[in-house]
Amino acid sequence: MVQGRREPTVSLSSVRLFLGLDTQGLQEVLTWARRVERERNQSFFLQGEEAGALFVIRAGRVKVSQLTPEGQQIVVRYAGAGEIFGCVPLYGGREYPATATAVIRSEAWAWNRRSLDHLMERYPRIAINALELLGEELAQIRSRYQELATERVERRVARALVRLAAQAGKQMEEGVLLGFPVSRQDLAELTGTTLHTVSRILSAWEQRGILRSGRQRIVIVNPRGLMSLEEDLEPDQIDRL
Amino acid sequence: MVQGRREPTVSLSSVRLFLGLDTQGLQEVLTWARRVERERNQSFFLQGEEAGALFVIRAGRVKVSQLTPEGQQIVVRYAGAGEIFGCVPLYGGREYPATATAVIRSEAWAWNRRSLDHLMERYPRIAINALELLGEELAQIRSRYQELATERVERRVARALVRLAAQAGKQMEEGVLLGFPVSRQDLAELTGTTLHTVSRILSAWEQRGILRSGRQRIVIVNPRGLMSLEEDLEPDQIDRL
DNA sequence: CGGCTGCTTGATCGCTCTCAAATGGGGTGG
DNA sequence: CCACCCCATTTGAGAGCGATCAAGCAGCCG
Repeated sequence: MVQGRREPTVSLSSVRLFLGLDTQGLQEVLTWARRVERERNQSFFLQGEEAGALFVIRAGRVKVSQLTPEGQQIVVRYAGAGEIFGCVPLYGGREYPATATAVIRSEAWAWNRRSLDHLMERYPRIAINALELLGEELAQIRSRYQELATERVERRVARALVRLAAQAGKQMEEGVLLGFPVSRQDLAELTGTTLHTVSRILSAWEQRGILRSGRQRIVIVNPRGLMSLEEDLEPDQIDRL
Repeated sequence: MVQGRREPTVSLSSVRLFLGLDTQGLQEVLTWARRVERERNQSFFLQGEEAGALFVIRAGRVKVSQLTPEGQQIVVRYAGAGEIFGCVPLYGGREYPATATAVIRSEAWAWNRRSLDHLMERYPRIAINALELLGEELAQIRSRYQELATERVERRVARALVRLAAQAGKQMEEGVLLGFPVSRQDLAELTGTTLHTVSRILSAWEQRGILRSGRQRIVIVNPRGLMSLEEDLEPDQIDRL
């Protein structure tokens, strides 16, 4: 079992979207919020649904994925506690362009469009914060776009693992364990390749002692080894950094 | 020569970032603006420079591109009159993550970070509009990311041409002419491939009567033919739409 | 008119996808 | 508690898309 205990929960005051609000403001924000819970593999919303609400994760992990007209899936991102998803209502979109699924049992706050407009008008700081968050999202996806356009599969998978470890890695004695289930298929959809290729790559890394993996479970034994794959440097060069 | 006459110029009131401001507001916005002009192939700013200002295009066409550490280039987007670029100051970024180059002679307004903060505080509507613009940008790049991850080169090039034509196509007798110079290399950097592959694809299309092309010049003779390549439909199926 | 820059085209290589089949871990139901 | 089945994973073989390498060509500007 991946987690026996309950995932840590964040409080509204530590959510970046509401940074800078005073206690009273946070109180009002909370008043307008709806609480939502989803078990593992349940969805918060589906691609194509009317974009009714913005979500902030209170606890857990949410996968945002898109389905192409041809039926291929890609993973847009994994969001964790304190992060937002379903941000369509922030700007004028009508439908969700993606599906949001709980990867482990997750809780979130949700604000519908009306509440959101009201809150942003009353606390412009929220709009500013949202701008910042969208900006970072944009930078992130552009950087991944660039990698997809210019780099080989192996390096993209290495980067994906390093990012996932940074986001949700748990230090164990054997190494850094990814804190939520990630299948080969997930990694493939995250990096624009096939599960077969990912499987081969992970097998090779396992043989080289870089990581150990099982069913939807990955432990990075040698992070430096992974990073050297990102950079085309030998491990000893990394050490000198 | 591609254009003998001057490119059309937009007024501040038709810029989406300032939608909803009254005359006085627009006047004030204009007061804080700096005017910038660039000849063809000159840059507005370079990747890595301190992100001093936000730009809005008054006339012309601007290419936003990124250079990888390995020296490969990708084109993030082409922006036209009324659109914004260099939007880093809107959120908290320190450096420009990309380079902005005038593809044809271009004019822009620029606002430095201080002016921008001042204006957004005084006219929160600007922040809301910015949110909307960033949201659309995000949707656009995600869709391109998805295409890059799941589609073949030929289709990606077809999509790129259709988009460019929609953005800046000029109806001529022979077909739709792209209104600014686009090289094979540019198309390659826009679609994540090489200029060789683009060249082969365009040659094939020219033979099939879909387009005609020359040095940095493309005329789409049969738009339906192109669109059928996007959809994996035969041209007659497109006709029935 | 010359040179530079962008374009074309051939040949080859190899990364990655595709197709196929077998394996095994783990959860579930009896 | 055990057996079964599902689904994630592994691994092999082969094909092919598209990159890479290598010349040669042709507009266009100065």
